[in-house]
Amino acid sequence: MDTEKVESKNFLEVKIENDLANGVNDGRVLTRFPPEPNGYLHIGHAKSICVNFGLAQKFGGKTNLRFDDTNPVKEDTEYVESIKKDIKWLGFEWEGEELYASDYFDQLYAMAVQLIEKGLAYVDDSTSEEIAAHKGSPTVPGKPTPNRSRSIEENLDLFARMKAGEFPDGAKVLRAKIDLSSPNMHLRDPLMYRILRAHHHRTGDDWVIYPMYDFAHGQSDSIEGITHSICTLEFENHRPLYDWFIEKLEIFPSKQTEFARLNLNYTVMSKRRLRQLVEEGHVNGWDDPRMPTISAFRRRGYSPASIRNFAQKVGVARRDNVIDMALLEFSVREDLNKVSSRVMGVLDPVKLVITNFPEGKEELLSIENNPEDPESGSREVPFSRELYIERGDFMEDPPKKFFRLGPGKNVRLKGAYILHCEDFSKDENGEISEIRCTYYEDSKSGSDTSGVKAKGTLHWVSIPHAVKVEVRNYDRLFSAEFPMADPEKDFKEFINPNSLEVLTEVYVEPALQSAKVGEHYQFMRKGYYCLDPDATENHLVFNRTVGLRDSWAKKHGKK
RNA sequence: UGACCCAUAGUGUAAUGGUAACACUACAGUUUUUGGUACUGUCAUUCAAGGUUCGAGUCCUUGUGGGUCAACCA
Repeated sequence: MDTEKVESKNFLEVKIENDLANGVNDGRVLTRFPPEPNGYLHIGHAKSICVNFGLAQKFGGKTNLRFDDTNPVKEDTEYVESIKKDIKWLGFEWEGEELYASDYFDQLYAMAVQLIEKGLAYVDDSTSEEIAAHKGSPTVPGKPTPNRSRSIEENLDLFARMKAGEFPDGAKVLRAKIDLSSPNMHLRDPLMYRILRAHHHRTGDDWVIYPMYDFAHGQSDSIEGITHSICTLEFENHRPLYDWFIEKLEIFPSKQTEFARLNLNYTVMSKRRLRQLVEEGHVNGWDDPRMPTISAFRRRGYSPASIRNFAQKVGVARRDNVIDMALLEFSVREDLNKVSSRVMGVLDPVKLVITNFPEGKEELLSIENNPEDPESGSREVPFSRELYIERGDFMEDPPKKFFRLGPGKNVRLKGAYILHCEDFSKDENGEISEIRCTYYEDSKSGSDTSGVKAKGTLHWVSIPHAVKVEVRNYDRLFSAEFPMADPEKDFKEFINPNSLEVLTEVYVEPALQSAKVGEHYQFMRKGYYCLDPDATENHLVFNRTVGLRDSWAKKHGKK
């Protein structure tokens, strides 16, 4: 064939390819993923991880993991550990040991001194209000504070004394001397260091001054020899400053390139708001399966591959975007469909008796584990006279195209026999309490000689063999597509009150007794489920990862 | 009223200046011992107006709309 499929490249790949072609950095590619350890990673970070590690993989490079820990008041080792775990779980390996911006505090300090010596930085005693006032606004140029003209000697002395702890928190800052009338606010003498007495998760109380993001990030990149420093669009206006420090310091020229961050509908993505949901108890922790964090997706049963595929499908560009949750759900179904064992579990049970099946008789039926994977083999499922089926699979007075059970109707039990519904009884509340059927003995799955037709197939569980478990069905956390859209309202007003449905009366086939955390199952006709870490041997708990597509329910407006 | 960035189906991402493609969603069908999966079909002339060109989604100009920036956060 003369038409080969050309894999389309995103702008970052094109850029790196050009760099490689032009011999930039001698063909070396080193990216980095630089989280601040102040919270758990979310699906947006997952995209960034896939982009950074993926780019390096594609071009024979490496990726550093560097914690951007320059603000001790927010950071903690708890987050460091969770972040490392999440990256590994996603299937990526960083180069060598993890790195920390705090490892460079000495070098950063020396760089600041260099800039002071060059007359490019000064100590300012102004309060933060005064500094803000002197900065002007985007349309009004700033004015110098009185300290801007201090001598190099005085600045050197003052900065050393800042470091030595001679001044109280907030009393002085070190600022770069750039351009107070720049149209780019970030160039109006940005802060480089502030005085902060807080315990740092790694350097303890060694320092009382800490570098700001802008003075730490680019130089950290440079120190590590990062070739492509890829970040999100909101840092775009920082780039001239990133370049300015590198140029004035005459250090390795890492280059920053920005891409659009991921947004998802029906959720919120900022760490601040996620933290609020956790701290105010709207969810049960950072890994509550309704959260958009990586740890939550893991607990909910998403596979690493499904998230990597999702990141791939989402693409990389420079325009703001909101990805449809449906794409994430598609990605996980697509992957789980291939790898999940099919099992039977009845979520809303109703008793069914096969009146012509001998009492006390038990039959073991062989049922394939996964029709999508012939290698997966089969398992034996016990069958008997009394079964549970799904309450919703029976209707007293079914509509025309209801392919399930109703008085006088035939239906196939998955992997078993065809039943004929004889009658049923109700309890005092008018609820169906028992369905009575007969079975066609010669209709056994795989050796059906009955000639009987059945339109539908139901899942079932043998009552004497059933294992009673708890099931947690999750729905989207927010009922509004854009919880942040209305500036008049708090996003928490849009929390979906029905985002968690706990079912305690669920019966599953005995094979599930040996289910393990991290395994994926498809509860046939229902959805993908996985064992929750809360489970104990005597009390199994299953999380719904995602439901199956259900064109019947969709068409009939049911839930 | 400043600087920078962005604008292609409902959503997202493509398209050396040469017939607008792919995926998701939605809808309609085929297959099916999961109303699942798989498969088929349907759905945009690229924000607007000018300009350059034989030819513009792509280049230029001007608008319009949106985003980011005035934290001792990252």
